[in-house]
Amino acid sequence: MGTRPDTKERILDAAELLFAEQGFAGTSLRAITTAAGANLAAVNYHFGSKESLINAVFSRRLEPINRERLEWLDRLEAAGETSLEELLEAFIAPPLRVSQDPVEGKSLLHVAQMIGHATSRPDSRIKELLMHQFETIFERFTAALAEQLPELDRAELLWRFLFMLGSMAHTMAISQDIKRFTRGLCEPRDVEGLIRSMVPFAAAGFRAPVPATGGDVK
Amino acid sequence: MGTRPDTKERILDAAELLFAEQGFAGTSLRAITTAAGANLAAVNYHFGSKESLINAVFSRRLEPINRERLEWLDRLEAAGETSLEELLEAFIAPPLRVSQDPVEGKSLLHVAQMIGHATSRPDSRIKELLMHQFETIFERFTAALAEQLPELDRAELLWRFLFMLGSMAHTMAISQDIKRFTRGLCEPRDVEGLIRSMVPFAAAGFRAPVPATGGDVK
DNA sequence: GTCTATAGGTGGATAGAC
DNA sequence: GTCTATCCACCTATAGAC
Repeated sequence: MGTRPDTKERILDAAELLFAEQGFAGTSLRAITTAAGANLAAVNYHFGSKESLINAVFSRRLEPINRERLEWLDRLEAAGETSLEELLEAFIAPPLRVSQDPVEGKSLLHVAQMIGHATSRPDSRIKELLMHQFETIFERFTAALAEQLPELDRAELLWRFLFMLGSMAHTMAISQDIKRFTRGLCEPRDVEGLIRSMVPFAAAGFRAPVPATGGDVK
Repeated sequence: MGTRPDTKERILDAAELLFAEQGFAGTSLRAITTAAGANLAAVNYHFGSKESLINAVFSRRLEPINRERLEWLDRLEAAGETSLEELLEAFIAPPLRVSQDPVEGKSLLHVAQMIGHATSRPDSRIKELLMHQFETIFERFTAALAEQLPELDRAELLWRFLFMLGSMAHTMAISQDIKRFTRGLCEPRDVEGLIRSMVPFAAAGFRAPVPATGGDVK
């Protein structure tokens, strides 16, 4: 029988769930420590402040995923020949595959919702931390994509990367509601099927003809 | 010289801005009424509660946009012949064009951020209200898209619609940070350019070959 | 490390005068 | 319709015993 996680980890677990459900401002340290079966003062003992706790919750989940993305990209680049689809899968699949894991699965959903909370705030220092977590990923993958799509304007490539990011982020953030919203037709728990849908969609988008930049009018 | 908006409208304006910036839980009625130059008790007098105020803030902005989308779709369907690109523009352009308006522009950004806040919460009644606002839009546009793409599996079409929704929602929600994040290469204030990027991206995604549904493996 | 107790502040909502 | 004043629940953070 598994030993009970220590207080610090139980606090991280409870905080992750509650931040995802109710946002950062909407979640009190009392609610966290109560859910964790810990004492109210334990948060400030282990993490120092509420904001540091938020940082710790993010890092615990995002670091392994981004590490896997980079390792995958390294392997593709080391192999020499690659394809747009493979690059996109290296970016898209790691977080989605985590979401399939029966233990870690819900955790990633929570992170997606937390990202939703954080990115919705214009000022937040939390968003700064998040953008920093993604900086290396962003550089490496946009460079690799540019190599696959040499004729594509740099700004247009970045736009399309942002569109793909949005598709991913939004799909993960609302995954709980997708089945109901589509009357059962879309099953977000079928992660491999979702990857097989998202990668071709994004690849086709990246390969779309560059729009004319002239005047309006058809 | 324009007369000063009345208290009720000033409260709506201030609430919209603050909810967008700080979320619902993070925004106090005190902050709202102070920013609006109104009395604290005015919120409960005019709206009854904080939640009713949130509903009013959403409806004021979303109703005209969704009305315009439906009118545009009506015109396309009345004209008979149409294209995938035209359908997507009827869906994508109205909210983005509003964001260009010097007066209403910021308002829509705020709504996008509020939608980010609301969709990040699994339980919230606010999300229910939002999904209800979009129900008719969703039915009408997915039906029209299905007619344009008769060979496309229904579930696959819905997935792609969700991906497009995510691209839009995310782009609008983070539009403030896009210029900095892309080192000036992407300019979200160039709305017509953004539409000329997003519509072909989404159209190509919708037209992508249907992925094989068989086993894994390459 | 974990607890109790509490300080010091802010939250939503309302009563009642004008 | 707008104000002041106030209730009371809840918040973060800390002090200090064990």
